[in-house]
Amino acid sequence: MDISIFAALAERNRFHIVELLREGPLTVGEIAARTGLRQPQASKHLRVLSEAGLVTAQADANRRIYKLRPEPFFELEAWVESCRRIWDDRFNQLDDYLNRLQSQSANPDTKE
Amino acid sequence: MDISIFAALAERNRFHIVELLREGPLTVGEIAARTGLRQPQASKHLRVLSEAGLVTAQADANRRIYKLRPEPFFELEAWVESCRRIWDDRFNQLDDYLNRLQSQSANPDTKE
DNA sequence: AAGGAATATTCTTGTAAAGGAATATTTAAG
DNA sequence: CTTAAATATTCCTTTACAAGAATATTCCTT
Repeated sequence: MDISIFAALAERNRFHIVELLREGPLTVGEIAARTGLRQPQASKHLRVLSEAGLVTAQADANRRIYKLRPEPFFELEAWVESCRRIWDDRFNQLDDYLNRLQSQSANPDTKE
Repeated sequence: MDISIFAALAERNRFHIVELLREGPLTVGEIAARTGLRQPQASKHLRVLSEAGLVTAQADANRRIYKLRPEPFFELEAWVESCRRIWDDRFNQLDDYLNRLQSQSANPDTKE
């Protein structure tokens, strides 16, 4: 799991950009307008999103049309689904762990 | 979608802690040992995870046993699944967008 | 060729966050 | 009551990042 997607989405404006792009490709100008960002900041955030692999740009003369790349979302989906174990099996119960703690007290050589 | 989960997971060591906790609850000491962090840093990262709602602690005498909270993962799963539209319908194709751009050139009053 | 529109980049500054070191707190044990 | 173990907190320093302002780049139009 490449965690750079988390850093990319952790910023308010970038998350907003991603939400906008879910409805379809957009130019930098439109992204700036809809997010209320100034154009340079929009470009900078798009650069971060691009370096994290979340978006790609296609040139159209003067403009750059940005759209989402599916792959990182696939990867994230796979990861979060693999987390399902957290709540539906018994691994998150404390009983097990308390028992393990007990055994460790009995065999303290397992420490470090 | 509360994006604080992204900030919490964006940090290398915190992501590692979450991965460890997927296998079951752990004490601070064990988390520090397995991640290679010093105890105070482990506590600090656990505090961030706790404030983001990703973990909870249960006191056991001297120790604090941390475990994952399922809810934020549910929320993340729901969000990422709602992103599926990105790649399986036609909204991400450029054709539409280029057409829209054309109409805007014809009706420039739609700008701002 | 000149001017303008759309976008990207650079530089600076303010701020938040991470690590290190030291210390405080809580609890069990004697 | 004193000590030690486990954990949390504080203070300090360094670093990363986001916004603002200014400027550079690219491409169309005339």
